[in-house]
Amino acid sequence: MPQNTKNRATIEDVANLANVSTATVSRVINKNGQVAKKTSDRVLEAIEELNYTPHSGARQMAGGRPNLVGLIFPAIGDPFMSELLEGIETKLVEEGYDLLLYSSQRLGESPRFLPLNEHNSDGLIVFADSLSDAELARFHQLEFPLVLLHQNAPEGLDIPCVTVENKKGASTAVKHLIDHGYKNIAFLAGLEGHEDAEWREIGYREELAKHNIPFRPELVGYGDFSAETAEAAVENWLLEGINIDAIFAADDNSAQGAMFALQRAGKRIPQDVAIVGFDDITFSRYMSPSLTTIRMPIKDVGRHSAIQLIKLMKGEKADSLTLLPTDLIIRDSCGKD
Amino acid sequence: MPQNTKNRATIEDVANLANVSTATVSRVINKNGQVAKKTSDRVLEAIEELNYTPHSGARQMAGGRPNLVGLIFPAIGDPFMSELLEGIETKLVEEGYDLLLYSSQRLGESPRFLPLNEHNSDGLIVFADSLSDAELARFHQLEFPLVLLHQNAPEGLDIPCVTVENKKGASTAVKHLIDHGYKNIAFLAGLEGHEDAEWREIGYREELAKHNIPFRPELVGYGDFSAETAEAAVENWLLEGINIDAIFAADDNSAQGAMFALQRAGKRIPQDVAIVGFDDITFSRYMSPSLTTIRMPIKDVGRHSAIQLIKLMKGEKADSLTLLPTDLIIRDSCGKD
DNA sequence: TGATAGAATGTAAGCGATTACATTTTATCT
DNA sequence: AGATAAAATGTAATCGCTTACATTCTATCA
Repeated sequence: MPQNTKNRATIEDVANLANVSTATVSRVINKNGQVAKKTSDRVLEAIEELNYTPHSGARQMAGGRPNLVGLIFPAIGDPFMSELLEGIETKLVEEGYDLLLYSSQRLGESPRFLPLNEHNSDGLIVFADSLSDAELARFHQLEFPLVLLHQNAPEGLDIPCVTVENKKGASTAVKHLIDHGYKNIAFLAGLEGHEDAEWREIGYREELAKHNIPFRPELVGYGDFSAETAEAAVENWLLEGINIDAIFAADDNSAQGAMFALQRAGKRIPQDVAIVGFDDITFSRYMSPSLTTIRMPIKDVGRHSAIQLIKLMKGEKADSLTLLPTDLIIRDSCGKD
Repeated sequence: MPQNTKNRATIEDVANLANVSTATVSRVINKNGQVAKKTSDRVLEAIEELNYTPHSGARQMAGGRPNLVGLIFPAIGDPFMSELLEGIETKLVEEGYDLLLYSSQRLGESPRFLPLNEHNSDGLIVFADSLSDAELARFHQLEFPLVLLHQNAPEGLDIPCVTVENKKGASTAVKHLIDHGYKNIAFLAGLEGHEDAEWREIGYREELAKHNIPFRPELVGYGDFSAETAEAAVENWLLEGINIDAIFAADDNSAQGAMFALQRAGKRIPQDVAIVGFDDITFSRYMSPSLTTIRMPIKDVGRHSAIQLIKLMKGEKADSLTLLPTDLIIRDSCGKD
């Protein structure tokens, strides 16, 4: 039997049971307007009794804003998703918003309507590449509050973006290696076309250039931010006998994969090959040797995206780019300081 | 300015522009009823032109089911959240449902109304401990489709539950250690009160008993499923000079922390202390030594929870308990086979 | 060509809340 | 006690959509 069509108490049922009008019930629910304590108690009791919960759809229609923001993210098992969430949610809750998440595993596949949109949320935070440009354009045209995470706005759309100093972080990492005397520095690039990865590559190349070290394309390995693909890339270098004395990985997962492949091939880290990663995931500290890496202030990224979105939702202007600083965390994998 | 109150096209705007009635527009949107191709095209055009998206709240009110299921989970950065999601979503999408997520970081703190409820979703999947018993009872009383993940239903509530064979997995792990001749087997219990952890502890104790090895409370260390707390627990054992030749960790994070502490103290793994974990997170393979552990079919857990929920949503009866099998993955940390 | 079935479209009643405005009750002051 | 302001409550319009039912086309057939 269709469960949902019956038995659900409405505001009217509550009103009847409590012997008041629906308006009064609405007032006690929303704590606006004046209601006598006695009446209010009676209403609350009726709500309890009937197991009543307001119908959000109806509320929205009746004019109230949903007080809800949506976060749309790809299904990539980002190890920092939960920190990001924490940053976003903390700020949002402070301001009285709820947060709903939609993971767009198979974007584009089913061109249905998004379950999170301008009607049921006050704003959207969109993680890198989880929405098509067309969709972004639609929202933008609607002047619907939107913030992009780890992704710059497509050409011509003025949508605020929050991310970390990818380029600078990469430069720092590479500089650190160069300062230690390494010259043959390979780069594990992560996912091709991913914005974070691209900026990190730019940082890598610029820093090389700054020190007059020629860029060698064969020293760049692509993958997908996973240990497996990095492992394969490193094995390939080893196989081809390419001379490498250091690796800068665009993410810690890849760094881990690289370590694994190197150690299996009998290379010592950092004596034979030094490694620096990017992200500082929880595990970096526990790798052996522990991984020198670039830490990103993920929680801050979350918080700032919420801050920008809130501005937008209040009708204020938001900063079109928020760049959060990264930190070099020196551990053992890069050779002692 | 309040962005959301204006400029949003309604079905009526579309109808006007396309020169048809709202009923017709509704028909083309929902692909039910008959509409002439020519008309339909005109409507689609108007939708495009106006950037129109239906108001989900209004749709629900007007009777259509939302075709949406909600997943409620705690903020714990479960390393397998993304796999779980994949399992759930894949199945759900097959059946034409959308999935919306709500992370209940600070449950109980703000006793507001859940943003996911019987009005805007057809069913809910609830991850361990993310809803209060009272809330569960409310849904249950409403006969609202509900499936619990990694958590048994509270006393008296008949809510289907999907989880893995925690006890059996733990037994297997411990048996493996015992079979290798280890006698002083410590247990890193993870979070006290967590159901998974509890079942794993029961498995540990039963297996000990089965081999006539007395259970020693001082060999159980509690933590919170994190490497840090496990590290501390192990350090404590070391400090107290407790004799341990193997550790069974209720999760891989803890196993990692344990390894770290042991190695820092100069112990060799597995020669001095063997370790077996639980979960088989991505990193287990990359630890050094690589971690022997119990693998859980996370994706299947997700898929089965979706399957059970779908039954419920169709008004069929669901299995009150689905127990998915675990696997022993033998690597290096437990001593060679 | 007129009748008729089926396709295409339209009309209008609800769905469950909120809220401006109207009304009644209560409290306060002279 | 009577007037009056403030508090408490009620009335009813409204939000955007779906859908049962009514109506109008269109094509086909005798």
